[in-house]
Amino acid sequence: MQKETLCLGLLSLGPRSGYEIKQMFEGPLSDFYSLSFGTIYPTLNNLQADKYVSCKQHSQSKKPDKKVYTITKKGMELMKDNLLSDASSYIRSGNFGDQIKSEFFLLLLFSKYLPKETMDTVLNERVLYLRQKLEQFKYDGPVPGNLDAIRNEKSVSFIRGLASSLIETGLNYMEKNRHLLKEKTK
Amino acid sequence: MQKETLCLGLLSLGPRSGYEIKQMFEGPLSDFYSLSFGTIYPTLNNLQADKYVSCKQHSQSKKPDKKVYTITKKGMELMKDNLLSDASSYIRSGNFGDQIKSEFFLLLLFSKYLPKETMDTVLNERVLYLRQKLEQFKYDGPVPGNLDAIRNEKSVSFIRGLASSLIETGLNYMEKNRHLLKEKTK
DNA sequence: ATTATATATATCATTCTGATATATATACGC
DNA sequence: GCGTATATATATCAGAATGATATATATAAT
Repeated sequence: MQKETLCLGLLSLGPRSGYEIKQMFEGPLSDFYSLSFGTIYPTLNNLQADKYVSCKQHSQSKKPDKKVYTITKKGMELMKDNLLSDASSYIRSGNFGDQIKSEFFLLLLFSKYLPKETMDTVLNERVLYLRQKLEQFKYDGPVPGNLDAIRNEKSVSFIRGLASSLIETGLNYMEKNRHLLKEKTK
Repeated sequence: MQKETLCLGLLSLGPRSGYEIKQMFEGPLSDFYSLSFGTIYPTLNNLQADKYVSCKQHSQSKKPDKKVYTITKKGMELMKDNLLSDASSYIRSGNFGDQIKSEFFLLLLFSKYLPKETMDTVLNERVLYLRQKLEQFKYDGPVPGNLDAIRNEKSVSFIRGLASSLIETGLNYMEKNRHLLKEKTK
């Protein structure tokens, strides 16, 4: 999916600044996709130049102006069109996997070259991290206003449920099977 | 993890050409990490220049020579050193998540802007794809000589078991809960 | 008092991907 | 037997994206 479509999609949930869009990518969304500042800011500028979003500057003495972007009608149309062609090409491509870079799995793969205490720490920390993630996905209390809109999306409850079951499965598997990694060759 | 360490790690399983390393990234490894030709070939050239790998050219009349790289002692040492410092900085960094770009989850997130038949196809194809992946991870028969070494790694049986349980969980969840996505707003 | 973190945008070198170029063998349908 | 597609094999490079840095200040923590 193009960065433009993605930014428009997030802005369709409500007006936001570039900084706030980045915050969305650092929240629960980070587990599925992310964009950096170096991508977000230029994209917003381009979208504004082409009238897909409008921008209101909120002066904040001495801090840089906060630029709050609102999606326009033209922007909504572009987003929907792009989304449809993205879905079509996703289907046509036949590539339904996700693009993943997992340092954890590489360390696992080469664990025989690592001291077993090191690998033990890696696993422990991963477990701790996953427990934390699980809590986040299950947490149903209030969230910062910023992230509220995305939280209330219908599809998000489906996604949160899916993520929770996956993490639970991963944790159970690791607790039951991590002893397998200890049988080292030499 | 640096591309150099990763290539050395794969070469530690046995001598291989750049093309064959790429094949490993297209097999089951693709679900955890991948590198493109544009990264693999220059990396191998650099590793060779610095004597971390040696290279034997196998002439194949009219096809480009097949360059088979073998990791040297110096290369093994560098790999182990790098692996250790990678593990340490992985632990220190506190970032235990994987880097993921999932077109599928983005389409889910914005599914309310898509016709429900389109989203239905997306889900069906994803299910088909995951069933196929599951079979691959569970498959215990012979594999091409190329991929045999990685298959026989101790850690790989742990990883395959983990991947299989995760996919099964995902499939079950999707089958039980996909109706939730059909309740569309408007 | 000092350090760290949060807000806020912008830019850019370095890195990586995805596509393309080159060249041939083999398999497949018709 | 003929065209098409796929597999083998390396190399290069334009374009895209990241991660770091610059700038500036307020606030919270130690």
